Amino acid sequence: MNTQTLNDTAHKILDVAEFYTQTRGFNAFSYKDIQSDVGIKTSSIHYYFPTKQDLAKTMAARFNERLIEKLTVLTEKHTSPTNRFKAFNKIHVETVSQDKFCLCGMLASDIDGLPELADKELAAFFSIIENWIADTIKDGQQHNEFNKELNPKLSAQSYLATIEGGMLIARAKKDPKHLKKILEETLTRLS
Amino acid sequence: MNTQTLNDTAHKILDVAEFYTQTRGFNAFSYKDIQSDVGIKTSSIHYYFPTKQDLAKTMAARFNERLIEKLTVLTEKHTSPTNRFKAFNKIHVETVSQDKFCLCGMLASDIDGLPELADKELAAFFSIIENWIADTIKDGQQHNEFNKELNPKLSAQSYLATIEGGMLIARAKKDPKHLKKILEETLTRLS
DNA sequence: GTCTATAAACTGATAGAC
DNA sequence: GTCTATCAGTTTATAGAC
Repeated sequence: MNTQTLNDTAHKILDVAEFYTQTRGFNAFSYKDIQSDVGIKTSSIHYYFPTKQDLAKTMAARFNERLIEKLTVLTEKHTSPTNRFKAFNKIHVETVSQDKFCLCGMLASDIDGLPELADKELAAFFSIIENWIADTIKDGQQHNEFNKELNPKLSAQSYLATIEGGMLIARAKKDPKHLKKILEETLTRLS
Repeated sequence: MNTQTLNDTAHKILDVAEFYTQTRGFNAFSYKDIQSDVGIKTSSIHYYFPTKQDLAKTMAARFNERLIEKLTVLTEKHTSPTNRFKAFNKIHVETVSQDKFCLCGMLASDIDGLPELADKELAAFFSIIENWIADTIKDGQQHNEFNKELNPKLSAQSYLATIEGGMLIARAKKDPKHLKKILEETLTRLS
């Protein structure tokens, strides 16, 4: 799926749907909620996304496309893997500061109502981010920034779990610094 | 709140509500879903829980009561803090094996629709479990099972985040062993 | 592409009989 | 306590005019 061919209105709909999914959850908003914010009627939204499942699928696909872009920028911008992770952590703390949870984390919690989505975009999300973390750990090991005895893949899976759970808890506590502290500790544990 | 005065029917309703919350999410089931499973009409469910908010509050309260019981049993049963954590981890892997997510983790993701609940039972849940983990770490440090340089509170917060995120991801991947591996690694990191 | 109109099903919730 | 009947509002979704 490629979302770059979508027009402005479709992107606007996805923006609003994304916001509601990250703040409330996918099952806690309706086409009517989108209607008010985008300025078109629910029937027009159905023109772009016939079913809510279609909306979810496209939303997750766009999220993954943008995730890949962001991670690539991060890798290119920061030579030091440690600094790369610091920037990476900062993004997640900022998400919580906006009372948001990870989009795919939220979709994962609603997985039972999204059977089609679960097998594709959600799995892709976890792969993309796990691989990036693992590659960054490997890079850090080669640059003597991280402990060479660490298993990059397992450490990456653990890191991702800590981020997702940390976001969930910090958001529930309304305390972004809670996540910040946890991720700082996670990072020091790599060296 | 004390849920021990509730009768069998009320507990049966809570059982079903709990199941749906852990598998689908709180916003993804209705009184009608409960009706079929418990064998009483939706209007009768309203007799016990006038609003769905009441249901959520009582459900979370009962969950916390039972959590405290379980953690107490775990502490009494296993002298070794390491074995205590192993049993603790096992409970969470079993939850994922049943395609379930943590009840409070799920409620935390639906937090925006549950304002009343958020400030009380959810905060209580995180406190109970964080404190138990921290106490178990301290105990392990005194028994020379864990690294004495660890900050018990911060390590406990990180541990809990890893559990919650690990459950979320493992459930999405439909792979309970994914959580098992992560939690085994988390445990070895304490020593 | 966007609208109005409309449908059928579902939602949480209440009133009142038994 | 549990039922039937009913409510008003919402939900996803479609048909057809402009």
